[in-house]
Amino acid sequence: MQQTENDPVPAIAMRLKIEREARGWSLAELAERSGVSKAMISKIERCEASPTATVLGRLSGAFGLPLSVLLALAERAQERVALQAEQPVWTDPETGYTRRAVSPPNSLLELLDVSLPAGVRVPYPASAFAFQHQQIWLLSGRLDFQEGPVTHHLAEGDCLLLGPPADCVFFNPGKEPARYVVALTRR
Amino acid sequence: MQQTENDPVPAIAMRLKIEREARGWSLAELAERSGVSKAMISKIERCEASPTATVLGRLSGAFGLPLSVLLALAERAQERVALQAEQPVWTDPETGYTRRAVSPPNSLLELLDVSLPAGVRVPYPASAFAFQHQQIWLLSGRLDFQEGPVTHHLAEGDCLLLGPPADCVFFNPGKEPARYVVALTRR
DNA sequence: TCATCTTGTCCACTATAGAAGACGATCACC
DNA sequence: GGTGATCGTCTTCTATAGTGGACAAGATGA
Repeated sequence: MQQTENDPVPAIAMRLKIEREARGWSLAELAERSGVSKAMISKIERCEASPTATVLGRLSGAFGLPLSVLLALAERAQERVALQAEQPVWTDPETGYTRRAVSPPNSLLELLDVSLPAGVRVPYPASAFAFQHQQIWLLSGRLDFQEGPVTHHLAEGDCLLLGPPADCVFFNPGKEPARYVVALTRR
Repeated sequence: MQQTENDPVPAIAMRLKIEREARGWSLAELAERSGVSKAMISKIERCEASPTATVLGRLSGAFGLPLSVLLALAERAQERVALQAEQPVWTDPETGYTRRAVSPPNSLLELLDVSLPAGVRVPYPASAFAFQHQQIWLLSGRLDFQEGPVTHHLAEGDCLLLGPPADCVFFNPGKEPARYVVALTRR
């Protein structure tokens, strides 16, 4: 019989829901755009049906993605370990600010490992985190976090829950790099 | 409704057949390995059914391929233009022999554009073209083609139909590079 | 508080995916 | 010229994919 029990249905279900919600579409809207009934989309997202190639083609078309890409994303979403070597890192060449996406792709909860060099200021506009729940946890060094009118002075180990969206600024007042975790989830 | 009429069924059908035949498997053998009935595989290959994600998962598993890769290959097989820049070229660093795969991926009929430097001999074992129908068409230069016991002397424009499998040798007796087309199809 | 809109799920019903086996073809070997 | 092999397709039947519409649960607003 089959060698690798490789059922793609849960991965597809998860990916489908992520793609739809990332676009802010309801079941009805995706049904409209794809030509697939919303009842069926609901079933697929709940792993109660195994979509045919035809239906998958319509859905990926609605997302503007080639089917193979949708499937590849689905497979990656199945990976539950994100090795450090594979985690995408972004570095600002001017300030030396680095940000590493720790969480496996497409997690509901995302963890960012940030390093902020001494004396550097990083602005963070309110628009960047609307509809998100966020916390900032300082692992080492010092961090002044300006949230709208108020400023929080964080020391090692402190954890801050962000309030309603406001223009923010990260600032490292110390002499050592500040290392902190940003944890965020959509709501 | 859907924007891009993007039906993956024909592409999947074509790719499935190619993967199966490339492994020399019959419908029954693939059915055995994948756990999908041979009747169903037959239908899928003839575009008479749209396989579910579950069935696609079993089939790709039998081939030892991730589903997304199988689909990506299927999508590429749909491309009907192979731009010269995308055609894979292989060059033998010792002799300067070059071979370019002209045809779009997975065509039933494959065209190779070969350039053989002056004085170079390239052996071609019988085992390399069993079950293939082949023709050799000399575009420019000269080519001596040794087919088992007999040798054909080809001049510009000549076209040779290969007989039953035999050990062969390509040889360019001229002073200019020989450029020829190898056209082959499975039988 | 009562409409009204939107959300996702549930309920018939129909179309078809998928399995198991029969069937006619082709080929190899006595 | 039989006689089994094996090939792919066709046939029958069942499970389920897929549709359209009803439904209950929030959300919004007058």
